[in-house]
Amino acid sequence: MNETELSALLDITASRIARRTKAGRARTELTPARMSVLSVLIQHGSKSVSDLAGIESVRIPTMTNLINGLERSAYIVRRVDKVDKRVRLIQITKKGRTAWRSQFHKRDSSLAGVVAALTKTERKTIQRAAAILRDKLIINA
Amino acid sequence: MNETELSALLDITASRIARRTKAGRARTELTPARMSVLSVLIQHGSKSVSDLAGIESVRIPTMTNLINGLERSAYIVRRVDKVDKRVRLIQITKKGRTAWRSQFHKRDSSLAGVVAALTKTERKTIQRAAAILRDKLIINA
DNA sequence: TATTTTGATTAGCTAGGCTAACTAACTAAA
DNA sequence: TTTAGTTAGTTAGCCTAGCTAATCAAAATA
Repeated sequence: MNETELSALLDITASRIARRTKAGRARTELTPARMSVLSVLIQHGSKSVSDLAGIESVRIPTMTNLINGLERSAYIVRRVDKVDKRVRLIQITKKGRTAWRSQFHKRDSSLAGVVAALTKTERKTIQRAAAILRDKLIINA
Repeated sequence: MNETELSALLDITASRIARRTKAGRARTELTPARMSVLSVLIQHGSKSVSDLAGIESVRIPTMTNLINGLERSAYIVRRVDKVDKRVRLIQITKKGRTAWRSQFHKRDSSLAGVVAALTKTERKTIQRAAAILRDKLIINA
């Protein structure tokens, strides 16, 4: 299997996973896009909108949109940067941390069934693969 | 890392991949959802709309929608089942096969860059993981 | 000071999910 | 054989989450 075929396989597999988890998710829960933003804020602290957009590989208006959603739920706050008043520093709230943790530990993902059915070896392989990709995808952002 | 944490990691990683490939995709190309449907048709032959929805883990109206798009491009045809006239059998066309193959081998995925930068070992891990997941995700549909 | 550049937002597009409500076709029972 | 209920698929309308283009406000620069 060459590089492009692997890319295509990854792409298809990834979108199947995304579809699966979307199907099993209740209406009010944190979506993966929003979870991902909160992860970054937890890991790196306050960030500007454009920094977040860069890290998450989306355009700035898309990030504004995600931020709006998170703000509506009071999971983040916008603060105007003291030095450069154009910049909005996005900060996660207590409520945001709690929501993130709770979602992270939710048992009801429809993936959980698939994961549970894996052998130890399979699980290890997948965990390694996911870790590698997560890092590469962020670093190359 | 327990099962739920692995599920969450997988979910986040998958949606990052999906985001990446969406960003890099030209407007006219086959989208991942449509690619995935064509894959199933190539692998399993004609299928009803509800079978496809089951395999792809989406609701029936969603599949109707995807099928409509593929039909507009003449990548599939709908045939009425001889035995049960409620059933539409979805069949891939020559044009559909060609389009799928061409898309599958396209070089311009923004994932290709990430994949190219992987070591041999990393690539092997990821390939194995993707293959495992692709199978489990289809079988458990 | 006037102009350009930059960070963020707003408006409006698309894809691809969903539910609710419907039609058409089949099945079973009165 | 008609009637009631079920099943396959479609349509309509909503939502999230991407995108680009246009705008606004602040900062940097000529």
